[in-house]
Amino acid sequence: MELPKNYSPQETEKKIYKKWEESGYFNPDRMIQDAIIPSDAPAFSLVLPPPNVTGTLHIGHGIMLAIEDTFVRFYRMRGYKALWIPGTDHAAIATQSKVEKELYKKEKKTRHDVGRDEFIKMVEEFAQNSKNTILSQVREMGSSVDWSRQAYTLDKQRSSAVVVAFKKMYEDKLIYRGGRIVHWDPKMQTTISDDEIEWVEEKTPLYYLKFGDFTISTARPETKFGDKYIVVHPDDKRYEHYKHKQAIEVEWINGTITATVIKDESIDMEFGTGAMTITPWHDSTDFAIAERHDLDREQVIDEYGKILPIAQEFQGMSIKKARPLIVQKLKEKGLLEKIDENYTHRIATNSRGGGIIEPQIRTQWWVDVSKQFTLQNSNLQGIPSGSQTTLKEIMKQSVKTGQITLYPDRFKKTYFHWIDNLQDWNISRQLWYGHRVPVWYKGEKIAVGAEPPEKDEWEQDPDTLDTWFSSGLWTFSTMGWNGQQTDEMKQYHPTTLMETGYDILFFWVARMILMSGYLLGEVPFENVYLHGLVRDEQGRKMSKSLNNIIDPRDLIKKYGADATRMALLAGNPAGNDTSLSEEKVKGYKHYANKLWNITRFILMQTEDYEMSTTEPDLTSNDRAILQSIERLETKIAKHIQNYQLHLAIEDLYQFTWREFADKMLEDSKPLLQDDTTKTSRQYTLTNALIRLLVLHHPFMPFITETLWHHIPDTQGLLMTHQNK
RNA sequence: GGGCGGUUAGCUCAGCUGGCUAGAGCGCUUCGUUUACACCGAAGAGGUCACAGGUUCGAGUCCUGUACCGCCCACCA
Repeated sequence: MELPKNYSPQETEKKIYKKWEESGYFNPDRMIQDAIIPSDAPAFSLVLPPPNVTGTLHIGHGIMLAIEDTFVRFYRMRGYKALWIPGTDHAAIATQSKVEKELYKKEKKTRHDVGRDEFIKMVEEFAQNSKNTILSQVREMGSSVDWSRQAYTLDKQRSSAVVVAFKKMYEDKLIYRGGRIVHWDPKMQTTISDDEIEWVEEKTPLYYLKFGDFTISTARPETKFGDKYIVVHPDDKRYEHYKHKQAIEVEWINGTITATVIKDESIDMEFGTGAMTITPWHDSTDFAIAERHDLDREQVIDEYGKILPIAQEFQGMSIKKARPLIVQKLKEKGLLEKIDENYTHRIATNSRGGGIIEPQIRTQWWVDVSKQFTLQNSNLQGIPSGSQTTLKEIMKQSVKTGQITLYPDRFKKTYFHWIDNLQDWNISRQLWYGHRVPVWYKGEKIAVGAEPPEKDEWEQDPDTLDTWFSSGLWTFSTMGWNGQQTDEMKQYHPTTLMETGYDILFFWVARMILMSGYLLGEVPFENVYLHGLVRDEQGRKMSKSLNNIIDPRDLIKKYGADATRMALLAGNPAGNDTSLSEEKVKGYKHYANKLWNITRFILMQTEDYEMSTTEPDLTSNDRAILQSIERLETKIAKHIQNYQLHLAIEDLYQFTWREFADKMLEDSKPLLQDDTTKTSRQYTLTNALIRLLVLHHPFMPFITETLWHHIPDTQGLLMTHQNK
């Protein structure tokens, strides 16, 4: 079969993928069945970070798939039972908000207009479409995932794992229900967790208000109606004539009130006048002060962001509308002392939907990360079975003891810092799409489980769970966990590798460590490879507004999946952001073509050569070539095992093009004309080529597999070719 | 306010535990219609490795400090 002059990926990639998939060898069990690897082969396992079903994959997913597939293919060819489990994430808030937006755009309706059941149907339909797109994109990238094990965070199996996990935590009193200050998004009508907040800075006037003998400042005058505590530092000389909890009469916005002086050490004496009033219902700092001194809390703003009757004539107004009017009134009453126009205020927004967060006190479900409990069966170092520990401690020890290694190592510091500051995890959401909180109420009675204790009169909690609750179980819920260890888990858990973006180290990686440590007494994975952001050629983030988003599908169409993968991996060590340009991808398409023509040349030069099982007498030059290949193999393997794919690519590229093609092949031309050197060289080139294809396969699976089948001396799939 | 990165050729970036006469890709210059490839080959230009000190026989590589740039965390009203 004659090779065409140039490689065209478009024609071959789909066919090749189909061949792989139909072979069944993405599933390591089949490799064992067919005796390609022994049944006691060591495991190399990882689970795909499930992409959100919010649309299509972007280039960031591209890098994830490229890295993971490279590792899986490398280990599959090295005799491991390599398992890569695919799946998708329902991404509760993200998916729901996407569908809500569309619904409003198309029909000017909200989710309440269509109702819970109907709305969920719509979301599910949307999710299904996304899933289809995503899964075909995963194929296009060449990902050798085991499709027979595909999972979805909201499918039946995973949902039942969620209930089991919730129930156990509830019974251990690690999950509790409580009224605390939460991040409330009035737009989406739900709470979100600390980690979902995105802070934006905004220039807001800072108002200095007269509060009795004090001067206080605020950027949010609309919240001040209920303020009746004035807080100063206990050591502040200016206020030493006031006693803690002393009552004072103050003329305030809506008349004279009785206020109380509170002394608390959290006050910064340097800021303003060193005195502030507090609004515990709508500010977490203030809430903490109120908790410490057991103070009253009063709600001023409702769930929709409207002002409550406490504000008298302003009631029912939106914050935006009320603020200038309130400022006007303060001014008229002589309470406004001055305005600082150059103040920068930090505003909390919902990173998943953009709404401005209004802190509120609400009753929610929480995971207590600091509570002591007994860990029964533990394989965690530093936490023996039956000992008392906390979820925080589990998260900390798993990394500290080296049971989990992070690549790059420096993320350990951020990780520990995050744990040290960690507060209880708010896991309930007032969303409709997601795992419904498995709690049932009947009057004062409460029951936990997938089903109510009796058919009648029990009502389920209306809230759903934070999407990260279910993704925290991902490494073992994908292996059929339902409260018991499964055969799958025996073989593949803890997984060898978790590969994901550093931006979800806290969201996800930490939660998996928490869940696995708590529920299984073991780590979810042994190694964590964190990749960075993909930026454009100028190093800018990709965004819709900059119109610089690169769709992996476009790159694949134009340059092929192999070139796309290489461009994403080359020069990109773990933890670093990388910038991607079309030029870079094009460069690797040329490289693919080079590889193609290297093969073409060798095939043309060895048409009359029969590969013998025994090595012929080799010239010293030829022995040197094969030795250099051997050195290359050693280096590449070392780099991959050290999680340094970029170094592997660099060496591969340099050797293949600059050494092998430019020098060795050029030198071969006369040698192949000479009968004394011909056979030796033919053997050497064929042998070298086969080994080069093997080395390239994890990075460039399509082209290498294609070429493999053009070489007369090869058998079977390159994908499953056992290299040592 | 705390922490973490970065600053190396025009551009994008490698450079592990110190030995580099400092590398790659793209771009640039000159040459080449060689029957594997012009998605190519040959030759070449281009860097006081941010700055200032220090350790060392020897420093992009280690230490201290400075300046920018980026990111993360944090209850300064």
